Amino acid sequence: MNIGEAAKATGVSAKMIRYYESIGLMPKVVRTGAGYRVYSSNDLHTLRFIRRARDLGFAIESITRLLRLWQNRSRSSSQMKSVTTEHIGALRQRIAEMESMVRTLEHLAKHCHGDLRPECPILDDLAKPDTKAAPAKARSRPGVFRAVRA
Amino acid sequence: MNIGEAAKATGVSAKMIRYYESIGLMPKVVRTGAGYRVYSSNDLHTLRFIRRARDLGFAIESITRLLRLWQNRSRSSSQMKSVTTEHIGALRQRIAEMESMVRTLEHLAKHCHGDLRPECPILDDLAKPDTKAAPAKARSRPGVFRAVRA
DNA sequence: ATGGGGTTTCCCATGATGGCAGGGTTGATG
DNA sequence: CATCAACCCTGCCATCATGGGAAACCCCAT
Repeated sequence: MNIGEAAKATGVSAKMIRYYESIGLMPKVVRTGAGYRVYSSNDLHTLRFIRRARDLGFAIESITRLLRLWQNRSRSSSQMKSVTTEHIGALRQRIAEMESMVRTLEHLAKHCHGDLRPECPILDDLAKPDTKAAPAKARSRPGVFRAVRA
Repeated sequence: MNIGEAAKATGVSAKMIRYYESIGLMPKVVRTGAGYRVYSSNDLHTLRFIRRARDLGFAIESITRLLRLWQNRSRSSSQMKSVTTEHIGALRQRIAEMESMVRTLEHLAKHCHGDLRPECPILDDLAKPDTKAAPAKARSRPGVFRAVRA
């Protein structure tokens, strides 16, 4: 099975398959004499695993852990659960931040006439001369926010 | 006012101030003979505007539009409102996606014992042999998800 | 044997941000 | 006046996951 077929079969682009291999997320697969990658059904299984984890918003780093647990017969389900609940927590936090933005924006938009006049409370708010910076928030792991492969 | 003072006064890091200038979001400010940037209270006002817009999750591209409207006396509030509602829509969509992830993850985690045994429904789900790819979603503008400056 | 459609590697770009290095400036103190 | 710390400048690199493209190579069918 070529990389293109593997891509079609798993929903992971060839580009990403190579990338996952390059960063050690996927094991190096067998090559033909000419250097073409060859995928076994086992490899396809791993790729689908990765895709599903990405779809659930797991960062690559977490997927590395998930894969290790998957292949580790002496794992404990508590390890799986902790990776998962940690991720849920990160998602929830991010959702809360975004909901707070939405609330503010809606409040502002509600009071904006949306007509031909230039006055606009949204602008007034952004242009307020004295507001303090938002409280510093933890730098969020990007993986959490981009589970969506176009 | 030096860039460092401007940074303290506005909550935008010096690095970002230079960056905003380099991409044309901020106008080029006056320089001293030695090349130091000098910030007027007008410039500070603009920087605070930018920071607040970032805190609300607007992408740089949208902030460019917001700034133009701010400085355009013949703007209409409907233009402001449309930039805003568009942004609200993007946030809402992303929130919905993440909530869907959370729902799935919680469902899986709920059925995971979290003990010393290796069986885990989370793993079972990720390792399912036949699931289809998630429906293709619109590539999301990164700006929407990272309003949080550390 | 030729061509079209695979594949390989390598480099570049994204967006917003931080970090570092190497060099110039400024102001205060000895 | 010399020195030193604390600024500032530019430029480059890194992040994270992903796509795009080029140049070269390979495989198969006509």
